[in-house]
Amino acid sequence: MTTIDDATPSRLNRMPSWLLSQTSAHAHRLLSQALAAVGFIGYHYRLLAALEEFGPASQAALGRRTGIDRSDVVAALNDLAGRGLVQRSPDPADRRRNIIAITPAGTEQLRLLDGVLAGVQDKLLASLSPTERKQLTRLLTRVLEHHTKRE
Amino acid sequence: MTTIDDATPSRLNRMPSWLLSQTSAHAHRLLSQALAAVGFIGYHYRLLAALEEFGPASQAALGRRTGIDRSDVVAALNDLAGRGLVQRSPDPADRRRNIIAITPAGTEQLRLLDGVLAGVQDKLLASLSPTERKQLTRLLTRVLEHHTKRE
DNA sequence: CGAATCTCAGACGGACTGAAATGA
DNA sequence: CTCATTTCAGTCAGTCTGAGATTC
Repeated sequence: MTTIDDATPSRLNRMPSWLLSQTSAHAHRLLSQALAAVGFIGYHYRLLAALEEFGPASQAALGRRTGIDRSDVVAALNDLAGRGLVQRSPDPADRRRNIIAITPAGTEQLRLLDGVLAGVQDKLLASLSPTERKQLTRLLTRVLEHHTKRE
Repeated sequence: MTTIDDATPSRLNRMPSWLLSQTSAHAHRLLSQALAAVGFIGYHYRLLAALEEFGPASQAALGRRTGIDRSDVVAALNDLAGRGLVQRSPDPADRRRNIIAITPAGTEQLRLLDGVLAGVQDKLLASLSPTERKQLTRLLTRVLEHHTKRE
């Protein structure tokens, strides 16, 4: 048998959970590659974004906001601090804590990464019109809200 | 600071790739739990589905169709064979191969799992109308086709 | 010979857990 | 004493790689 017919079972291709997992895997590939090309990983972007939007915060708070595990927050912030993109300083009001702040260089880098990420979205959704992209975003948001609300 | 405000950065919540990854993770959780409750894993369902749709096949072919790694196909088929849901027999025409076929008990079990999976989709998309569910499915399919086509 | 198949053992990176140290 | 934070080491499940035996 030399058949090279690797079609996916149609059951799967009609199943939203399967489509989501496939699409998400694809998005993840695009994103990792694009970030790796400029020397970053997803965690870096998420942390910088949280810092810019909410201002300085403790590592624990950052972990909660970005959904990154406490252990991984440590490692990613070590990287960012090493590059001068964030600054770690002890909280004078609670010496258990580090206060993490984004630096001007960090803000600048974040702008750059925003561009990279926008490029990824564009590549990912290349086959959809602007209206359809909005639609997809809206639907996904609705699905997500429904579930984050109840737990 | 007793702030317990764990909002996700709005940058992320507007990014399709992020929404996809969150939604997909949620779907995966629902699916794994639902299948585990009846003693199965995702691989089992995918393999049974491929067998029912395309008929008996070699393990390598099954791996290609379902996107399951060759090593994991071995393990999952061991499980299924142990439960009498598939049958392994050597291919008389090519003795490198096993031919895997779904058994009547396997077909029956697949029906049951179809029901479980349908329940998962329903729970996942509970917040969407039937029309919106179709829309989501269509959009995801479009995104996916665009990418599987070009590589 | 090269190419494909099945199988096992182990590797590999990502996510998470435990526990120690510090201090509120 | 209890609780939260930071950090490190180690675990864990899921996926993939390597290699051997076999057959085409």
